[in-house]
Amino acid sequence: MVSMQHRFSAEDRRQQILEIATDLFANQGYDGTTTREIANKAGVNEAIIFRHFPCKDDLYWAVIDDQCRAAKKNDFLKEKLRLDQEPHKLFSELALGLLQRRDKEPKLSRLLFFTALENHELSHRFFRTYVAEYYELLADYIRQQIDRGVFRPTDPLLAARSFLGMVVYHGLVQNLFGGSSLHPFENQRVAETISSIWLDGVVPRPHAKHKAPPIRKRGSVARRPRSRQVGQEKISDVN
Amino acid sequence: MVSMQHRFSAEDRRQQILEIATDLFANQGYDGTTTREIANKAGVNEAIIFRHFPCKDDLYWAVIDDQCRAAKKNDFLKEKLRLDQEPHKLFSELALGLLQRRDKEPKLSRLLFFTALENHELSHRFFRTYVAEYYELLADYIRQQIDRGVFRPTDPLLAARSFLGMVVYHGLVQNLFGGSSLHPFENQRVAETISSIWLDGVVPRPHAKHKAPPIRKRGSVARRPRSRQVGQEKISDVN
DNA sequence: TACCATTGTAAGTGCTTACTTACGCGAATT
DNA sequence: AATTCGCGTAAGTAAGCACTTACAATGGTA
Repeated sequence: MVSMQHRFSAEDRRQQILEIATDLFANQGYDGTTTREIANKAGVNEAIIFRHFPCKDDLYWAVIDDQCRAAKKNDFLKEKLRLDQEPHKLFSELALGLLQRRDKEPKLSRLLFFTALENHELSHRFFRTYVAEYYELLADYIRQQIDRGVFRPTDPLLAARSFLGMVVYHGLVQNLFGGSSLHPFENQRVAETISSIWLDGVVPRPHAKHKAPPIRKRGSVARRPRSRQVGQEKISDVN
Repeated sequence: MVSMQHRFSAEDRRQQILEIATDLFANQGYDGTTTREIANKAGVNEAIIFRHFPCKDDLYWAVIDDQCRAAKKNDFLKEKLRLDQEPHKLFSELALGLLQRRDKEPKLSRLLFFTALENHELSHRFFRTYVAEYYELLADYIRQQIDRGVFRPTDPLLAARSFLGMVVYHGLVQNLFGGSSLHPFENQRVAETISSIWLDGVVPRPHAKHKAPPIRKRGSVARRPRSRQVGQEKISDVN
């Protein structure tokens, strides 16, 4: 042999392979990534991979499992969904948290989509065990708020899905379709705009939020900015 | 030769290959689909594929091009986005149209996602040339409504994206993650719920939409159903 | 120092991939 | 009836794939 500068311990090597594989799978999908590619990027022989993982499939699921575990660690939803919290603040923070996570860990969402597309049956299981909880909790919160009269009667599941849809879709467009390079948004602003639309809609209300100014007929020139006004800007490209 | 029951004309064969390839690419992605698989399903020799399409890449882009062309045919957005139309009706129909299209042609959305995930640079182009128009039009409509005072001041682009996000995400969950089998929704109901949330939010208003009942303080037991009430139902599974 | 479990490599294995070459056959034109 | 044009096939090719085997280098321990 020529030279072997550093020998990794088994678990260090395993971890390194896992991280490199995560990166590649997230960027190219399962079918688009070869074991040789992983080995090369790790700077080892291909055989090493199969020493640590019985086959490519097992490596893939190890990656997914690892990502899920990591994502579940910073699960901020449970403690935030409190009925005594002001809704606008709550949902802004919720949206912001989701957007920030997506920015920090774009791998997870890409992996999720790849899995969903490439592997039918397992994606359903994945979705059920991983995303299910979010819906349950959010829909439950909404149902309670409807019962209290704070939210108006509507389907809690569809309402929850709507909110998540706005947030997730935005992140999707920004990260997946390259919208972020064309039209960078501040997460904070996006979070606030989205949650204010979800809570109050786009049609103006005849009274302000907490103080009650004179009522006007809907459709009149109600130009007064509500809670937070964000400028209307030209769209140069779409994103 | 054994038997040659039917010979296709060149264009018929090309079309057949294109359709079969569309199906397979949509279900398994580019990397997950082999040319032999396509040939087998078409009942011809693999060489035939390369007679009609120079290489696999070209076949793939022919598929995408074909789908885009087909989707653009039933482009119902332009004539619908009229300022004189009642917003709730307009957006309900818009959402319904999108949901129905997704049900009828689940291939397109799967193809879109696969392309976006597997092929970075081309997905951006695809998104820009295909989805761009929608945003432009919708955001422009929203901007006009804001100027007229019918919508409240907010970022038109984010508002447009929010609306599309709710609709697209719902379809995504239903079709991609298997939500539809667990929790089937009527498109009509979904479309109306979504557009009513987008227009009016989830927080109740102190007055009804067109008639003006007595004003109540927000947060009181305003249980009267708004425009359309949809029942609140238990979530058995998540979707 | 001698041992030996462990981490590494080189060089394969058989199989599948996208794509090609050489040729057969059917039907419309002449 | 002969020719010709073009749709079709059989049987490849070289490269790439996941995965294996045989063996060498390493470093802690006796």
